[in-house]
Amino acid sequence: MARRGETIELAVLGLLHEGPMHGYELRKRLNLMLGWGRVLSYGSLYPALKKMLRANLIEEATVSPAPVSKRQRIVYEVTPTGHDEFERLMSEVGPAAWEDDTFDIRFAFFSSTDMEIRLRVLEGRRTRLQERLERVQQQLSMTQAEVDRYAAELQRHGVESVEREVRWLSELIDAERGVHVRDAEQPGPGPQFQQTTFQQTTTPHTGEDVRPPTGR
Amino acid sequence: MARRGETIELAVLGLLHEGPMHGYELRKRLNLMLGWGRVLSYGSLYPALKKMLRANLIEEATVSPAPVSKRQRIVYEVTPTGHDEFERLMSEVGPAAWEDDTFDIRFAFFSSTDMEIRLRVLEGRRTRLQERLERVQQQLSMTQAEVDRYAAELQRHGVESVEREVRWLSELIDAERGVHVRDAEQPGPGPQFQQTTFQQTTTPHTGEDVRPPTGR
DNA sequence: GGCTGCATGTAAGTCGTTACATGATTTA
DNA sequence: TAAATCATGTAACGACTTACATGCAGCC
Repeated sequence: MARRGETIELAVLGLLHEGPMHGYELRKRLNLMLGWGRVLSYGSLYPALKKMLRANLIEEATVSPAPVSKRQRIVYEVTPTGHDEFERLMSEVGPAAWEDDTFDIRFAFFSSTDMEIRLRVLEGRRTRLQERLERVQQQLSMTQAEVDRYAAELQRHGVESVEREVRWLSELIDAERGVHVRDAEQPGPGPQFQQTTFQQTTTPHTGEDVRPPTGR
Repeated sequence: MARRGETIELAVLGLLHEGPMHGYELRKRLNLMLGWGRVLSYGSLYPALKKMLRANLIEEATVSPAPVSKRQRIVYEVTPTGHDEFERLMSEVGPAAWEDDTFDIRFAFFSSTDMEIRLRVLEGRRTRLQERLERVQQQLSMTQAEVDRYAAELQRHGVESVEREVRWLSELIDAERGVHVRDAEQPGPGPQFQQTTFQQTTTPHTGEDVRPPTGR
């Protein structure tokens, strides 16, 4: 299970959990979230929406507040079936490549799941990264001969980045567990991940989020 | 120019600059270099090799040392045309997505090019990343309403990663320029990038390099 | 003698992008 | 009223993966 096409599906279902939306809007939001330059094309989004409609994962929203919606637009919302599928995709353990590709998306929609799933996703990713680090370091210790300067620097930088990512994941995992404990014991304003060093220049902001590069 | 298919081409040409190789070996090396989990399939490698052969970018090596090579293998080497193509691809300014995807490959083969190209690649990437950072920060300052906790953390982490990448690139650029100066003025052992903090457990190693995740 | 790994290749199918096509609506 | 942008969609094409097919060589 968990083929490639399901990435869009996961993203769409995740976004629709925030409220009904039409295709054009989904694309905009998705490009901001998963973006950093990459663009989801209409050519893949609209067919995906139709497919999800047929599969009864989403349905046309029964829009009460706007009787005369000016533009031609089709607003979708998640069905109960769609919600189940969302939870399945969020917790799905699939090919490593797929899990890599979807980590950011899953993470962005963590609020729509429960802690069990969150921990599974976080720990899964950490394990995978650690395994790769070990494999790389084994390779390093096995090989000899002179190293190309640039190749070595690239690889050094790569290892460092992954190690940093592992530490980040560990902090998140601790925070998750921390929530668990504190929720019962403390009345405080919930867990902070770490000091939010970079909470930006001006105003707080809405869901116009943007996604990081992660492990490229 | 600079379509997707050319990524393999670039990688193959780069590797063959280190010496003649056959397909199976290329695949192994490539998977280690570009890998961190991703695998280049035979289904794309072998056809690519044939295509490159037809385009006269590579040719079957005139193997002198092994008269009775035991196994069936086709060893390739770069032609002069191939070398030109390699230089073209190394310095090509294409779609941002393509440049992102190939940055690591280009970097890994920096030794086979000259400083002009190296600087162009490094500065090009730095510029692109900086532009994206600015765009993201503009978005942040434009939007209001409450942020989802996880989406915000993801985005914070993303920005931090990209900023780190930019700093890394800046160091590399300085080092490149440093080479330039020092080459003439100092007899020293060439430029160090930074302290090679992580130069590994045991032995130095050969080209069995591995590629970092970069910007995902 | 059989299993594992080396070595090359092809065919089918999937997935997604690019480009095209269409039309309404707001803004300058 | 012209341009930009909202909004949805389809058709053609390209690229890569998966699975299949084949055979030799070295090791136990």
